[in-house]
Amino acid sequence: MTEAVSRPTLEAVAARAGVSRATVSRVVNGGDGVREPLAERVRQAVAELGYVPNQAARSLVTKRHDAVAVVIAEPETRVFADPFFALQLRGISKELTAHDNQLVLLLTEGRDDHARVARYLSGGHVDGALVFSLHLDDPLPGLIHDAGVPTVFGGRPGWGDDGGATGPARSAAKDPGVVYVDCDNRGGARAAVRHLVDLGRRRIAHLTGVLDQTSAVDRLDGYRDVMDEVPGGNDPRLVVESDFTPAGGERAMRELLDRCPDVDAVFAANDLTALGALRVLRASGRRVPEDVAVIGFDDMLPVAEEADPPLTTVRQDIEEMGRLMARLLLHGLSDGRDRTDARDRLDARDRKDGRDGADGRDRTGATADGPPPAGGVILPTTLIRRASA
Amino acid sequence: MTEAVSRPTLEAVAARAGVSRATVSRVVNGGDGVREPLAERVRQAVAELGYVPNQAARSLVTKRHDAVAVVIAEPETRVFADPFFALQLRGISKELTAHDNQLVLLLTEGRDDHARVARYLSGGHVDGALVFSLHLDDPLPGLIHDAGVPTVFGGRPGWGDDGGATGPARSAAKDPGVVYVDCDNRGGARAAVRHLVDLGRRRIAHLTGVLDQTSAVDRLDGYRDVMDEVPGGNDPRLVVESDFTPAGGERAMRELLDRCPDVDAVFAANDLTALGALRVLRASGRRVPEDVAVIGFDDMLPVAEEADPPLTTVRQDIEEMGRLMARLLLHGLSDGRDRTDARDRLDARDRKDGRDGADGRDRTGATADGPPPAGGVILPTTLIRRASA
DNA sequence: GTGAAAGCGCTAACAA
DNA sequence: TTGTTAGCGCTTTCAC
Repeated sequence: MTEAVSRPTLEAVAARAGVSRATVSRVVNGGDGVREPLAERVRQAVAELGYVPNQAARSLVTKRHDAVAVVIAEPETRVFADPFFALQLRGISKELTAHDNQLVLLLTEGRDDHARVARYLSGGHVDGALVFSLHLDDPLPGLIHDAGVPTVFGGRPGWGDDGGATGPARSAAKDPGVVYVDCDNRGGARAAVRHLVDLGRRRIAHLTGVLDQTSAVDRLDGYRDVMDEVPGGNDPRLVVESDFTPAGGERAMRELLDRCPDVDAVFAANDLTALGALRVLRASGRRVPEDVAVIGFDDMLPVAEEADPPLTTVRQDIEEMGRLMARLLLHGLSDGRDRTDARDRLDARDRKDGRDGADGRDRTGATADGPPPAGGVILPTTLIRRASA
Repeated sequence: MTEAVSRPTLEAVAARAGVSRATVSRVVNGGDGVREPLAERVRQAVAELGYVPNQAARSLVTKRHDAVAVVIAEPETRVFADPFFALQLRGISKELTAHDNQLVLLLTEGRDDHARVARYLSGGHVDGALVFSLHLDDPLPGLIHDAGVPTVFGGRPGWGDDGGATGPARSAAKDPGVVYVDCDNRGGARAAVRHLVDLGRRRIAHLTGVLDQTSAVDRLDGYRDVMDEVPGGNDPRLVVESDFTPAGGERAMRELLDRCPDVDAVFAANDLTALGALRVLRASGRRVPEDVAVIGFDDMLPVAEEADPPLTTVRQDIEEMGRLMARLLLHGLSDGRDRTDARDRLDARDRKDGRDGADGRDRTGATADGPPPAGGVILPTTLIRRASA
């Protein structure tokens, strides 16, 4: 039972290099203001001793942690039924790693965890937070926003979007202090529906997602944007509420066929819903895409590719969303200000990747008036054409 | 631009409660040995000031971090094409949270990251590591094992299993210092194949996974266990190597039909592979399960449920695997020893969940002789019967 | 440019 | 039982 070898300290390195602790510290942290021969000796000593700075000691004085929390609120199992968060995490991780930041993962299991998360975030353990919340009435984003931690949201938060009977009386669209990254749900939906129109379809239905999620609302809005211009397009019977699941898609599709047997195209809120619709259509003897064209959303692999027929769908660059979230947060942090959010630096973000397309200013039109808020960054979507439409 | 309000320190709480810092510290850390009236006053002060301990300062002296790293080596995209890690993470997170530990997520992108991860782990930033490695020749597990951090592996590490021309000359089966959690791949495979036998099938084929992963090897071994007892069962043509993907499943299935047109059952290494097989079978005019029965592995939703026909498959409790990994690590940690692994406490682990079934001692039989190593915990699998077999 | 010294906020002996 | 005291390993003025 030998004692675990304690790792070398600054002191040890200093002794070895024959300099003071301060000098070693300088070299370790960039080496400005240390003459070359000395610096080299220090680097030698560091290498020989295998010195690694003690992060705790460093944080204690700098008050920085080089760590970012990723909060994933998980009100439902669906969250983990698709690779969405995994991809997002990957993007975040890459960006964080590139900036020598650690990723602290906070998964919540219902409301009991909210207090825990809020406490952790305001406890000053991390420099910032990346938060995913799915539901309009989720109190977590509000709690976090109030915790005074620099935060970037994944997906447009929906606080009080529609008058918000349940949520805080605050709207993302009206609170410029909120920074978020989302994909162009509305634009993607528009592209999908336009494609169906171009295909000559006229009785185009929409199976919605869970409408307490902004992504579902935005996709519905995009559908309406196009349908409003199609003669007879705003037939309310063509919109059936569903829930992002295959079973829900089946249910909705059955109801749709009941209401509108003449439907000739379906835009489903996501690929899973489309899958259910596909099955009901087949069972009803309809051919896809000949009789009814179908388009999904997400390009969730392998679902979309392996569907029968393979699904035409709207792809979003999920990994890039994650990467961008991290980038925005880090930029806000290195800004050195004491603002509680990262939006100050929004305009200085890397534009070289050309991600902020013409649709970058899209918002749910319902309540938005005046110039759009500057807090959101919207990534473009792409229509992936396969066999179903 | 007001300064960010600095959070209250122990000192402040002590002053407010009219006691010494030490007393506050005691109360905050469990409160043993502090008389009730005093303790109450301290708790008051803590609440009023909203005091949260500074983790950095605490770690600096205790050398503990209450943080665990989760390392996910990601040699291929497949990793994120299924909810496997997400579920695992959920289990880990729950257990860690229950013990007030933080989860630091380390995602690796190929070998360049190995050094980074190893450095981080030996840098003493976390108390332990939970590591997922998929490939037999992955050097990462070895590096981490050598880093001197208490570690539990997710999935049986395969170091040098088969003589290991590439990997370190070390075998998990021979190194009792290695702790891992896996599902009963071999037993699950046996159950699947036995089920097919019970169904009266005799020409039972196996489409393997990527054979440099222990899970694939173990499933193949399980298949062989049963087939060795079936007359004519060890026809090598019945085993086709595949790669855990739908496309690979298609390829393998086509080759299988070429080799053995009389096949009447297929055990696929996972659900995705089964999906591909299903498609080829259908295209070839065979009915499932009437002509050819099909069984998958993983019970990956929605793939298995939404397959046509819905897939009979072997389910593993992925979340429980994660939970158990964390539990083992934490137990090893609280052991207070300075051993570099967690296996010392293996025998003291919670047995109340009754997870260590009769198959808990299963190993790849190839090189294993003598008593099985004590380092692994194997969770049971369940055969989920649906329509395909 | 380099070193000496003063803490960051906390825990853990040790005294009282 | 409670308080006093000495650091944990590092960064950062401030002299030199």
